Amino acid sequence: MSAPQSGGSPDLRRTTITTAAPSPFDFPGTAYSNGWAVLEPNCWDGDRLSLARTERLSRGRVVHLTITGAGSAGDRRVRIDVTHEGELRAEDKVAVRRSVRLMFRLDEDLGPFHALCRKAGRRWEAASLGLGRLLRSPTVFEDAVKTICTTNVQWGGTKAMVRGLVRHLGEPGPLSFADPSQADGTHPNSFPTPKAIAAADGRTLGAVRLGYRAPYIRELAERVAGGDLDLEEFRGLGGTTDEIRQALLEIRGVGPYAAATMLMLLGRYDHLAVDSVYRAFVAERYFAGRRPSDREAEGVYAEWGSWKYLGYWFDLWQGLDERV
DNA sequence: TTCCAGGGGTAGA
DNA sequence: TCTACCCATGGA
Repeated sequence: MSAPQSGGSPDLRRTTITTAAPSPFDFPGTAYSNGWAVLEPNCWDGDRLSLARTERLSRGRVVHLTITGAGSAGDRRVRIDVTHEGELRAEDKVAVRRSVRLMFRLDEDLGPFHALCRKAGRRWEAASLGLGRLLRSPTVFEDAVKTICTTNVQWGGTKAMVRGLVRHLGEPGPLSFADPSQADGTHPNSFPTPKAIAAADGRTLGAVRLGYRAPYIRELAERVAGGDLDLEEFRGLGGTTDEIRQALLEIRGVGPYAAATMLMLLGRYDHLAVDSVYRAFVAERYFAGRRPSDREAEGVYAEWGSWKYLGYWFDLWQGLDERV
């Protein structure tokens, strides 16, 4: 299905494609699960329960995606409205589906985690009904850069840094040419490629205000763009978690917290990302306000085994819900 | 002004 | 392996 869109460029078209979701699957709970939904180029619409982003496909084509859950109960499909210029070819549709399936982890088996949630009881019960697929990016590179942007900074600072990268170094997509009145809040740029960040001049990168993280992110981009580091190979099943963790720790700017976050984004949940939020949360909930050592703090979720990260994550969010 | 955030790198013990 | 100090930036 492909039809010219009213307004904007006469060559601007919209194509709707779908992809199957596993069961159980909670679309809004997955899209708005870990903050990634509000880091550009992602844009979460809480009223329409849709996630939009401008996406640069592997062949270099830039399109705009609006992703929603199924329209009717029992229909476990994810709908993707693709706004594009000219014809959307079969290989482009394949690339779009692949990106969306990666973002929503539609091929990840969370059965063992959901079983643990049911066993753990009320506080984790909601997670067993289709949560746990924490949103990620279509590329490991984007996730790595965003993770570095979460270190030693408040969340508002993370959003500002990522916004700067997208606006200064991303590629304009089809909405750049659309009528601004049709804009859905999405910035029309894609997330920058490794090559774009590696090639950025000092003035442009300085404008992003990455602070001391700038040389880390530039080095990472240079290594990936130059073929020295293949982050995508971390998605493969080869290698133990410890081997991948070690490789992640060799990236400048990635320490224990960032490595654990990256492992989570890669679908490995056996390490906890111990940060100020984690320390404060477990201190309040499990140590009567006393600040435990990191070793003590990490022991809280030992019984979750290889699902520690998700066990903690839903404990944290349940704790926040209880305060509201 | 001072502190510190969804920490990490480095030097020195 | 552990500790102290430094690293840009911006919000509180």
